[in-house]
Amino acid sequence: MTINEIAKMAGVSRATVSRYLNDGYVSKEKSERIKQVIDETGYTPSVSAKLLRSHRTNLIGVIIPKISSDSISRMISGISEILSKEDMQLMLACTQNDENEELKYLKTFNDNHVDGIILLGTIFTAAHKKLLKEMPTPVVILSQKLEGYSCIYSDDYHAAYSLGSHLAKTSKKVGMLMVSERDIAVGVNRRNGLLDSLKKGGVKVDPSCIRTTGFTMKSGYEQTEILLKEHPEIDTLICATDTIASGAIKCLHDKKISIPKQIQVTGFGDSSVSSAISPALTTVRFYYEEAGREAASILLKRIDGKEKSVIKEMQLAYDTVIRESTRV
Amino acid sequence: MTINEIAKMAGVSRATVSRYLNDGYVSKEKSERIKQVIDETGYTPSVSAKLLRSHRTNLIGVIIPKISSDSISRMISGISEILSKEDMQLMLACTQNDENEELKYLKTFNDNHVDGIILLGTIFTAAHKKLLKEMPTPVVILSQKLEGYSCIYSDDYHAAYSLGSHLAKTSKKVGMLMVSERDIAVGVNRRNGLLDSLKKGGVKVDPSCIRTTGFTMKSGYEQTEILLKEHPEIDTLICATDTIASGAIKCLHDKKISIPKQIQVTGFGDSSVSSAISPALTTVRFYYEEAGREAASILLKRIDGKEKSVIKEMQLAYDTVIRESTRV
DNA sequence: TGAATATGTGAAATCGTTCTCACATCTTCA
DNA sequence: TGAAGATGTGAGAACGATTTCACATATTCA
Repeated sequence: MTINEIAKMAGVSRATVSRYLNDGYVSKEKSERIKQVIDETGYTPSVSAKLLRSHRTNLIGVIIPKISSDSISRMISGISEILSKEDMQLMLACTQNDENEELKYLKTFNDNHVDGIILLGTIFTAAHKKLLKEMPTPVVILSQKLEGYSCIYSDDYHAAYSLGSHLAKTSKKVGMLMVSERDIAVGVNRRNGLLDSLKKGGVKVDPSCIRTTGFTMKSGYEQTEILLKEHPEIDTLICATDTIASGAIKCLHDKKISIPKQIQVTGFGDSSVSSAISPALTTVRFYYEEAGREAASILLKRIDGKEKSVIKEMQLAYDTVIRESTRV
Repeated sequence: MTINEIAKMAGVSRATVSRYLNDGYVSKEKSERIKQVIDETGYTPSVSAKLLRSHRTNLIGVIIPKISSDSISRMISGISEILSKEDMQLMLACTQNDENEELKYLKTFNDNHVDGIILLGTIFTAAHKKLLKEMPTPVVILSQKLEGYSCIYSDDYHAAYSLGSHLAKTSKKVGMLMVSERDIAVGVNRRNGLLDSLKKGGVKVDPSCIRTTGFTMKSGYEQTEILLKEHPEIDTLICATDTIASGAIKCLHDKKISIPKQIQVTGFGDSSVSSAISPALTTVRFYYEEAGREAASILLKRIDGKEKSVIKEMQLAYDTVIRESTRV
């Protein structure tokens, strides 16, 4: 079924059918004839043909590093809350933390003319910046800061600073399970916030007590083992994410080390696991849904062309959530 | 930049450029001229124009009920393992457990000519069946059984049966936190497998000890509270998923009920949370990655047209994983 | 009444590819 | 040598919509 056949059956030109489908600038009489034919035939316009001319899809591409992350899923729920109101659909692409996949999907989304892209990026390489610059599709960056782009990110430095200040009061020897410094938000900002606040609070952190882990429970478990072997006197273990912390806690359980009495443990993110484990994890809550909503709103504005050149940057609030895994 | 301009610049017809880009049936001399022009201009063919003619996208649509589920993320990792080998890309659509969203995305994927769809469905309504029948795009159903379609699903009945047989030995009074029976795999098959095996093992389950929960921790927590209020003598709590079980365990912790001494608890799925919590959860492991790989392989075969009409059904294996949350 | 404006319509161009077909040239082999 | 096959090429017709333009016809207003 094509628009031509519909036109023929309704006894009008295909332009009229097109108008009927779009702006509705059609007389009542023909309008009804067309409606009837469409109802009878179950015709739906070809998306690809439409795309070739008009380049509007009502689709938003969202690129995420991994599925199955609490923080990501919350950002996405914020995004879709806004977008579904505007009758736009979400296409997710998961890169499994692979930078090349990220580039590929960026390109795919652009080629397929999604109306906009939200990039939940992690690491930005030169290739990223080049591609982003070349792409006509509007992009909003979520959870990282990138110069020259609209981006929404949490204030990792101050969140970490605040947590560190709290912990400084009750810590003598601090161990840290951080992530790669290529990840600016999580790897650098959280680390710096912690180190600065601990220093201010009079706690010195031995560089060999800071270990780099992956974003997994397993990695948290393993690095905790190594850390404790080298520094058994540690009484505070600060983890870069809740997932890492839950691995650490599991390890401490297995070693019969009491939490928080012997070692207190903290995470970041207030993911669902943080309240599911025992002891419940002291952590930092970021306003992920809000971040998602903001990102989507900004993107929509740029798509509408209202704020094409305006680059908006936004830092989101945080709360420190004190639970059972810390002293005091 | 269009193929016409490239053709003009290279002094050939656009058909030749098209051949250069596709089958390569071009003389060496012209081939080089074209290559040079393309390199200079950075030309990339328009995906939408290509689509209008050829209807091949190298895209596979995957519809999931929610992001941030361990089982789903493992299936997806299985899927993408197979697809990335074939240079196909994955588009995810998340329905947030909304049937209408599921229909919408099914339609969107079909309209945008993805090469195939993997539907991680939950509930099939008449509207689903109608739409699926109308769509030309090949679909494989994952994790549920649907008559007339290729589907891969885990053997929930026997998995539950096996778990139930194990628990029957050490249980007197069983409570169950199940999910809606509209979800055949999780809501019906698991429940039946459990009830049949318990009966066989001589354990009668009072219908009022079976409660219906949502798929969340919160729901697990709340229903556990209600269940214990009504039936404090329960000594075994079987949950339909690990997530529900982790909510239940949290509740038991709060009530200072010892696990597994007073009440033993089990889940389904062997998600990462099941080993993160304490006590570590006895659960059933399904081969989710394998399921994903199978689904992708079958889909690819159907896309290649090799097995267009062949409907394949497949049940996947399971293991019972005994951990600390059960007696024995 | 006649000009200006609003309203509706269809023919034809356009979007940027792929694909079919006809045709040319070059090998190969009996 | 001449027919059959391989190899390479371009013209032009799809693919199925939107959009521009020109042209009716109906309405409004001085």
